[in-house]
Amino acid sequence: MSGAVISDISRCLIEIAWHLGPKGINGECCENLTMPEFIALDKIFTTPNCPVQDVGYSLKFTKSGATRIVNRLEKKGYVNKIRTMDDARICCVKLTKKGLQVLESTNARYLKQFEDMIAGMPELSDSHVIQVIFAMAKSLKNGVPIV
Amino acid sequence: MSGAVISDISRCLIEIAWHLGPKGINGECCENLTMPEFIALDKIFTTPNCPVQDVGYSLKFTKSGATRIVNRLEKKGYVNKIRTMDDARICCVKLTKKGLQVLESTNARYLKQFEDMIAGMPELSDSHVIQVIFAMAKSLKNGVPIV
DNA sequence: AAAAAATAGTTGACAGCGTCAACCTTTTGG
DNA sequence: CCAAAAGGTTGACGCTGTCAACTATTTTTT
Repeated sequence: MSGAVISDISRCLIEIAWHLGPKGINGECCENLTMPEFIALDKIFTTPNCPVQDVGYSLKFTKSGATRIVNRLEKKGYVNKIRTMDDARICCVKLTKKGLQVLESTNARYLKQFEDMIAGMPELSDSHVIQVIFAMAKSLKNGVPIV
Repeated sequence: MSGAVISDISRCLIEIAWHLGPKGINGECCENLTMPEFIALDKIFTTPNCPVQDVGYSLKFTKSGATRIVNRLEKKGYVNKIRTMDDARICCVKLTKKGLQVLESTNARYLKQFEDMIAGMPELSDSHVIQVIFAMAKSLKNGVPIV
């Protein structure tokens, strides 16, 4: 760590984002899943009767991008689209069995990375690190606090 | 946080990567810089007489991809390519004044995000969080420890 | 009840980005 | 001196997400 212009904190944040993110393992989350696809899959898993747009919201994609990523997941066999009977405009996206499996193995992959990371920082207690990770995720998700 | 398949830790890691990363602010790091471009710029800044390939190494890109990203930065006016006199194969990439400026403002942007994040987690002490962030970055960078 | 506006989703055209493979140039090593 | 290695570039390509226009259903206005 050095350099007057970029602070160490910035560099660390980028390092973390880069390794945890798109270039973490080898450009893929797991199997043939990109990171946005994984996030989409998780969103679909946790949202009952998930409309296509909701996927877009959680990824900060346009609705067009949402359609595209859902279609891609459908082509891969991880997801099904079903029109609702209450409102024929809405497409409910549902996980397939295969989709659930891939979600499971991706989870395992992330846990592995977490364990490797923890193993590389023996000077700190695990619970300690976990506490900070939870707080960071929560704070980042909530965004800038409403003033 | 809920859901039996994806563990909370995995979800947190992804949350962190996603917000710190490509979709953090609005798809850009700062100005008109993508995240890889910013990493490249920092690499160029910290490496004296930086060859094009070195940029590729730090991004895990092919040498072709390295050429492309350096060219893009050159077109934006952040960087210059100069052939070495010792070895005419090598292109030294150097930051321009404009490149330095953009690096500075991007740094400010990351610090801001860090401060916002910290503000959203008042239950933990700042130094505490910083310690964990440094350790995480270091551990992730070093990769799986050599057994 | 009819017209207007809003909502959900899709699609064609497009641009950005990184890879692959082939290629040029310069250096190195036998 | 020639073959191999190394640094870099380029054309073709595929993947991704956006934009704008469009269809099809509600919902709201009047």
